[in-house]
Amino acid sequence: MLGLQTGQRSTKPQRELSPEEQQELRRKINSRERKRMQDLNIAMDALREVMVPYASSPSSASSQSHQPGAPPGRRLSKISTLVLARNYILLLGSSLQEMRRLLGEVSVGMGVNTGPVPRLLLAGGWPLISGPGQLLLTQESLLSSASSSSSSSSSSSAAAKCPLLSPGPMEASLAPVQWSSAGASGGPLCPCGVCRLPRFNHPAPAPRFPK
DNA sequence: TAGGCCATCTGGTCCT
DNA sequence: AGGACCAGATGGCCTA
Repeated sequence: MLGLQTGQRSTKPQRELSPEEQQELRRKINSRERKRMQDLNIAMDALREVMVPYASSPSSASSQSHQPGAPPGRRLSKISTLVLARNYILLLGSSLQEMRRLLGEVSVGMGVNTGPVPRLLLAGGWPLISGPGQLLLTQESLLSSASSSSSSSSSSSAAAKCPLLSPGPMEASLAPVQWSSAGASGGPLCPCGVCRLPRFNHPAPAPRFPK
């Protein structure tokens, strides 16, 4: 496995441990980390279950692609699950905004004071949802609808096709990642392989661990 | 066989 | 001090 990398050394003064103690400690730490990752995977599976069309199929299909438009039959990868979930959240946000807007129009048209959003909006009847946890969305429709909902007034740039691109005002505030079409036209695709868009730039994270 | 995805190990840092 | 969190490295499995 990995030893200490060159130039690295523990900053903690270590109490002398016998090899057995070190081994036991290492086992303990590894076990905790395994458990942590397993919990993370459980949460990821719960998220996958929401993406019904892709969550339950075995990996037996032979010609499945990892791309968003690929037919179902394969478990969503982690990155795909996260991107889809994000898009779905954005879509719900847009739907909510649109419904509020329509409600406002109806209220004005009827000369009724506009009150809080009716419970109707929260009690079901949501578009795209047929029951608890049951989405009627396909991965492709999610991606495309999120894109269209967020870019109804955007340009026809290639970026507009990306679910993570051209976010509207609301979505922009939710978009931690930024994309660029840097490079030649039809340049490098996003390395995530999910959105099929030009390269995206991870915002430089604040150096949490100055080294 | 190359590439994608994943689990696991490991060391460092932060938090309680 | 111990646990949680994070990121890098590694190796296995699977698919195109």
